[in-house]
Amino acid sequence: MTTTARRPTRVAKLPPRERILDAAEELFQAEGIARVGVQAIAERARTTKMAIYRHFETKDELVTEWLRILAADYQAAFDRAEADHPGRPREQILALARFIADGLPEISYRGCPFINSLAELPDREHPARQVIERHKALQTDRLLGMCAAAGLPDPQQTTAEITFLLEGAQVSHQNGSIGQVGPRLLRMIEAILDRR
Amino acid sequence: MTTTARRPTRVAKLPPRERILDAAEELFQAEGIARVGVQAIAERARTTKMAIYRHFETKDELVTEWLRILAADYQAAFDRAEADHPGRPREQILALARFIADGLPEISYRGCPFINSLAELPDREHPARQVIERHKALQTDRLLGMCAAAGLPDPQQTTAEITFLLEGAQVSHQNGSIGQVGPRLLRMIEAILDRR
DNA sequence: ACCCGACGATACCGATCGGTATCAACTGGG
DNA sequence: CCCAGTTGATACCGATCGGTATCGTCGGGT
Repeated sequence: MTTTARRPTRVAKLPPRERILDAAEELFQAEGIARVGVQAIAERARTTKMAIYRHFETKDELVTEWLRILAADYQAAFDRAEADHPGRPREQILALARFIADGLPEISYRGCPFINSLAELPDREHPARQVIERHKALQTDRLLGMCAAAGLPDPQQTTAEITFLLEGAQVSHQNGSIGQVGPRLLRMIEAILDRR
Repeated sequence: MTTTARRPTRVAKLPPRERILDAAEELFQAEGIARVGVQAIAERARTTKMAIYRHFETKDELVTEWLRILAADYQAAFDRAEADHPGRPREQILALARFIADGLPEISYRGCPFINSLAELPDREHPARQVIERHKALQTDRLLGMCAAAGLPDPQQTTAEITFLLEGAQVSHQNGSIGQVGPRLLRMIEAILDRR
């Protein structure tokens, strides 16, 4: 809710909070949560540690906010899939698969940030972990709705199958055990949508 | 600290190196690599930090050795699947899927150690990471051989599909987005083996 | 009985971590 | 123009980390 201070000094400089979240996003994705110190985030955000603690109570809260934003981005992909193909759940599901497949080159060998973050958050009461689990549960619900609307047989089982494939594709792409992950994933999803 | 004396080992105490590896296995699986200190491993192994450094040059080497042993365990599951169902590749693949499905309750909300460790090892040159990638590549090769031997159509694509499902099942079980993961996974694998 | 290597215990090192205190410089709104 | 609030810079704290040094003890071969 901070105002849009749109008067940069020389170069377009975002407000500190945005720069911090951007820097955190890049570093957490590239190196993981635990390996990235608050000092390193401050330097990449061209600010100081103190500025970070003015906007976030703890590092854990910064992590949580990062994942909240990331989850919102993924939910936005769901929204877009529904908006782009209204009333055509098969196209919606395929658009989601394409969203994942297209994102593979970007995450490259570092994999899905949600999966990675879960590995670093063994505490089930950790707020960041709850953000991830809530997001995944919501994603399952929406996918289930699409499968049911598409008239696919056994929507629960089909939802599980699509979810496994999407998650597994990202993992296999990360560890390099499978080549051509994107095209292969799309072929599998299409095959699921074609059987009825 | 709940030390949970789960096994008093009334019989002769194992040699220090075994106790260290056992302790490391439990702690790394439960809390991840970075969050577990060498001191904590020593305490659970009922020894000292010095003893650990007498058997392992660094903590990274201990991590690597743990993953080497774990990878060997998984390869042993492949061996067992082949030995138990000689000349019947479909049964072999199904046995592997059962092996993964049966392991789900044990890993529970902490997920697959390979996937988790990969998240904590962003350095591609890290020896532990190379152990994982080599293991996954080998696993893909053996699965590909089974698919080809089973006469499944497009063995490469089928291998990718089975791999995605196995990995994705573990991830989804970890984040709790899908229920009844084990039975669902087995149904999917059976469906793949039945289509020809 | 001897001895040598392995083991246990403890204290310590430098580095780094998350988080805080303090104060100067700047900036925009009244 | 002026002041209040935000920001930047630096120094610091206690805790914990991976790793080392030291020394006393123990046990099993020969």
